[in-house]
Amino acid sequence: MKRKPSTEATSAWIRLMRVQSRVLDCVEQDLKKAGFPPLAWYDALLELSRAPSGELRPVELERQMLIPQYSTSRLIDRLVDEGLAIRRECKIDKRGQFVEITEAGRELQKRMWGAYSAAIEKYVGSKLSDADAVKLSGLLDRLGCSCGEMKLPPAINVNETLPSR
Amino acid sequence: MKRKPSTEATSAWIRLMRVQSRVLDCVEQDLKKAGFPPLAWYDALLELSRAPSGELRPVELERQMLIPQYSTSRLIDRLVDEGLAIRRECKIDKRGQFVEITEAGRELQKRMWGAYSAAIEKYVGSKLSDADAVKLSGLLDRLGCSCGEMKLPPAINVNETLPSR
DNA sequence: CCCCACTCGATGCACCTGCATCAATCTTGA
DNA sequence: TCAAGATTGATGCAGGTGCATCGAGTGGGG
Repeated sequence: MKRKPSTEATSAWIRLMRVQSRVLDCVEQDLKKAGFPPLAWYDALLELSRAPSGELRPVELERQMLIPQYSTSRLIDRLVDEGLAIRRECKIDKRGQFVEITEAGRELQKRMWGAYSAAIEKYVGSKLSDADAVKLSGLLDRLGCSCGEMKLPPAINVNETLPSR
Repeated sequence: MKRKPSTEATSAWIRLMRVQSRVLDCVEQDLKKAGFPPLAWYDALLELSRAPSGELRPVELERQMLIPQYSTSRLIDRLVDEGLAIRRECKIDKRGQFVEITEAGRELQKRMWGAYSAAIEKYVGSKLSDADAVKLSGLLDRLGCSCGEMKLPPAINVNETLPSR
């Protein structure tokens, strides 16, 4: 029950922590320097923009983004404050609501993708061949699945979390 | 200057973000459930315990842990509050100080390693063969180096960031 | 010797997060 | 049909983080 990890596993763990925090930091920094809001805003805007009619229930958004409920709630607050989304009442379930992306929201999402994709290329793409990127993805997937419980229909949604071009 | 990332790179990026936050979450959760403080405390206690005489300048700690200065300062506050470390004045440089780990600190670090290593095994070790762990480390290293600037003498320190057994 | 630039560490502020809990509404099942 | 329980979303509070800035101390050039 308490087998110790191999030094190989431990070393992989350390690198996973250090490298992602480093790379994430770099990307967020680039976005910020370009005058854009945090990545979480982008993710939310993207999910909204891809929803059939540009609107989602907060609960959906929460599940897509894998962030806690209160976090979603406040993220939506901020988007609404900035005019990037609006809340709509949900007629079929009066507890709930819909969040709809605005034109400004769609536009910001697109502009952010320019800076965001450049950063991904700079900090990831340019360091790895496509083949190696695939290997890395594969290894990471083995860690990710069933950490807690899987909420997403396995791999497909994850693949589309960012526009592919 | 603005080449777009390949879909392979993008997909690796997404997995890197999602998987590490998931795995980190699981590990932190396990530690918390076992009644332990956050991982950052462990890291700091470990660095201190490994220092020649159990003490370090805050600046050193900061560089080892790759966290900002104010963050180090407040982390030390908390350790001191809990009696896990004490501040000592630094006679040669009166701006500075030394932080020394206490017996309680050393003991906590050891007890945490029990839970921590178990979590690493559970969420990483058991999902990957040693060979794959090595591959993963290798791929991650390619991303990590020279994201900003390298501050550590390349690989060796990183390897020893955790006790090896 | 002294001044200026730098390093070290602390801290006020704004904001963000996690946790617990709330009210409102929906659903279930007896 | 109605009460018990589940679900949706908001929020008060405590604590953590980033940013800017500060005061103390050092050290090197003139």
